[in-house]
Amino acid sequence: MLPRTFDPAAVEARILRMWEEGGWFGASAGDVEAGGDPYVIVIPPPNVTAVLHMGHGLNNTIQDVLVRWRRMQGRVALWIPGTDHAGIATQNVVERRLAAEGRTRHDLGREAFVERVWEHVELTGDRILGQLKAIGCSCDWTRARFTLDEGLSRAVREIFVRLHERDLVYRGEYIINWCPRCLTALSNEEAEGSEADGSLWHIRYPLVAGHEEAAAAAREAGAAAVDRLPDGRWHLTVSTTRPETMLGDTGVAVNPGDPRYGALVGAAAHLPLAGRAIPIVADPHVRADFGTGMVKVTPAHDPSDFEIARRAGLEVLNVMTERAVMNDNAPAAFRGLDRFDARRAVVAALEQEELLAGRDVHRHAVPRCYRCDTVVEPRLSEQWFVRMKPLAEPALASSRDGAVAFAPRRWTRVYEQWMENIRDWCISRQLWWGHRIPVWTCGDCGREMACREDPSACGECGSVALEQDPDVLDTWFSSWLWPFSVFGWPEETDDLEAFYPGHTLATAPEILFFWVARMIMAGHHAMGAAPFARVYLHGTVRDIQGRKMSKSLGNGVDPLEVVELHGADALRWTVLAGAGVGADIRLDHEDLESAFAPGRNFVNKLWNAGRFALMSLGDDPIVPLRDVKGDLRLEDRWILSRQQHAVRRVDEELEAFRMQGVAEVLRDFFRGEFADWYLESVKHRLRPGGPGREAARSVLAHVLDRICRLLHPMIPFVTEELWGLLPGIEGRSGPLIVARWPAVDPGLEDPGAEDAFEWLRELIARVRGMRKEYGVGEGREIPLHLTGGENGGLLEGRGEMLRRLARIGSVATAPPPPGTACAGGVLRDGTELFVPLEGIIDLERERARAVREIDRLAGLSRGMEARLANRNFVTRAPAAIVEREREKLASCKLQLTKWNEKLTFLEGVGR
RNA sequence: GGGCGCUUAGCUCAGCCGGUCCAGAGCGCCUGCCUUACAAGCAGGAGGUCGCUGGUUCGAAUCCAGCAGCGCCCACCA
Repeated sequence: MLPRTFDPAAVEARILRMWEEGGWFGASAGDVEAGGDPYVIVIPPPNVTAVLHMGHGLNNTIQDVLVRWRRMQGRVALWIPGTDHAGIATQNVVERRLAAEGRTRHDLGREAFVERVWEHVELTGDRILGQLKAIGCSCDWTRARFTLDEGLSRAVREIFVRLHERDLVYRGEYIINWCPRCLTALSNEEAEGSEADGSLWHIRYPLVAGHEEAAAAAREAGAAAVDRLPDGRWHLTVSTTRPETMLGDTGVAVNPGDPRYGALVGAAAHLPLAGRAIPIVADPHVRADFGTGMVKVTPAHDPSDFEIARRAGLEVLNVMTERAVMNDNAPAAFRGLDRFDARRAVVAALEQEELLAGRDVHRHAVPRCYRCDTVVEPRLSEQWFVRMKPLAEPALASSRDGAVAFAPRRWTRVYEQWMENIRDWCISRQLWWGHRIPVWTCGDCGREMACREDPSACGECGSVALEQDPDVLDTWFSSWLWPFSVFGWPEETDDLEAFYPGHTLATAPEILFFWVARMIMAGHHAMGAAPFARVYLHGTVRDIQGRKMSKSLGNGVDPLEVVELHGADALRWTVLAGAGVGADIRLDHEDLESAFAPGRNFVNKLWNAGRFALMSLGDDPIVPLRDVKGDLRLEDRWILSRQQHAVRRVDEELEAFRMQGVAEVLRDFFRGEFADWYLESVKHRLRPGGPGREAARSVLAHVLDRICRLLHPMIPFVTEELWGLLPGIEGRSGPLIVARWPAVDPGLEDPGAEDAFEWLRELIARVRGMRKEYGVGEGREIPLHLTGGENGGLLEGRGEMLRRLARIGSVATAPPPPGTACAGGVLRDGTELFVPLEGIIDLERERARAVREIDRLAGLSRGMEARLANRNFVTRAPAAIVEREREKLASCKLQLTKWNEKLTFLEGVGR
């Protein structure tokens, strides 16, 4: 006997083992060579930083649904699992651990530190894969990869060297985004925009003596920013949001076409606090119409200033250390100050010297490190870059010509705009954890070489004094190769041949630029084709306050916790049913019990319906459906026909990634139609010796089989368990996971049966409503009279069903004797119901109800009459709609008449 | 400064290429039921001016414009 309540823990582990041992998850190149049609998904490899949360739960459930669906359709479905070494993020985590021990990575040294990180990632890596398995992910576990695996590292080297050979990778000194806490360069994408209320300070720079005439001329020409202070000296006013950078100013710039300042170009200003003289130059980048039209130039600490300096030949003076502390290039008073302290000190000093012309509040962008949220400091340094423009072209084309399509569609433009405005990618990181840059420099001749294999001697001079670049590569520099590196690239493997390009990528929009876009570029460059055809960017899992789930906020939910509480199926169903296309999903992390109740309830219902069916089907052989066609009753034909709708809809919804839609269709079909109505209508037939038992058993087995198949991608465990126990499955040759996906069987579609059964449903619902309204307990059977309509005949022989579902004792097709007090109603087809309720009926309430009903119907028909009286409506609206309106009006009027009669009658009773 | 998304029942969300969904689901709530599949259930029910304003139309939750609130992305304007 199966337990009454579904116990996930008891079956999930067993089923999981069965799937894995059966090898049902895997696929090989041979399957494709043998003519199979591949379907490939590569997992967005989770960071090994920490274990997974619900966001991953959603992401991977979606992928699993797609893979299971395709697998059942007969495709050679392959889902590659794996993890990402997540350079900066993982290094940070391990460094934090060390800090707790009072140590830094430098105390350990590079080798020991990296060793330590490996220990960490091996632990979390395994736990992550364990989490994925626990929620039922049908990945090919034998193919699990890690971005720092030997093979993948070879791919990284290969692509680096190749790009280097083609001059698509270069090294240069530029202003990059620098995290003064992580002490590394960041890419543009890793510097996240944030906004802050800051100040815009206006600072006076005294003019170097000898340019008074030019200053006067500028003043004459309308330069408000040039003026003469009481001390007799001329000053320029410049503005900045970061006063501390003025210590590194090496010039002041104006627009060459600005008539106000023409005379001043070539002059010089005194840099306050530093005591240096800096030249005034002209540069087209300066906008005459912004601020004073005069800009201080800090080449070492601002990207555009760097460009100006380069064009104007200004000096570059770095005044900060890598930790963003003022260095020895800054005046003594500021040395050793953190940049923010320095800012305050500079402002105070300027105030002291009366050189502060003013301050405005100013809201401006403050980029922050995407890993530690520290304010990024633009910093001049030598880094490696990838030239992106040439790589972007084919990637852009592939979205424009539809080879890669995004869902929801709106992401297409976001993607394309990023591609159009692509900037070079800074790929070197001053970290220890990651792929070390494969470039060596000869200590003797200085030659620099990018190598696929570690070189033993200099190719130029033969020296063995080679030193490898100490930096590592951006973590995304390995993940952008993922779709083909997992198949053994750069070797020409059978797997690549069979499984590249893949098909669907499901991921979060946050990494559209970081990863998705770059994978498409790498795919084109290395393989000549985009790695997938469709990109589904699903929503983010948030907590009830709308915050993204994260470790630092402590609002993350460990999928394993949910699995333990309600089971993997419940987890999956809950997130899928809550996931509109691309819409975020909110879950209460503090109340998992109710947050996942929808899934738990539904799965349990399925379990119980299955249990009941198994009991009812018993051990006797089941007659195949085709052999009982002649014996099918109305409810049989109805449910079989409804099943075809469900199959059709599920395919449509899955095709469009509408997981919520799939869930809705299946909930309506399984719960709303199969469990609530079909099972209830056939219960009496299923009893031993029940009427039409064989046909009912056939239909029951058939429909439940299809329900299991349709639900399997979403709810794999319970369906597998039930299906395995289900008798009468034709052609069963393995577990459900590889059973054939249902197809629509047009021969089972039966609109007539659907209409007829709908009528019965309406009738029963109406009677139930009346019972409730008049407080007639279910212990008491009531007689039913009905007249009119054409469906009365359907009640023939349905006594048992009516008794069960609505506690109707007898049915007469004639009205009750005149003068009988009745509850009543009219069905949509005009059938009138009467339930004589002598002694029970509340006349007052029934009268009130009649009045209400008359009001409602009168209002309705007035509206319809008005519409039909409208010439525009009658002439312009489609004929079918007008016709329908006429019919509705007629039936409305008819009902109105009846209710009026009834009211008259009721008023006669007992008055 | 640009661009995008969202605003529908107490909560989380469907519906939105205009007219059968006189506005739907799940969770919660109310009422009645331990009806031998299921109380993680069954039956019935309450609850919504579909953000605001205006427009287009015979007809708008559904299309357009403006406004408000929320969220996200992009941006070197000092």
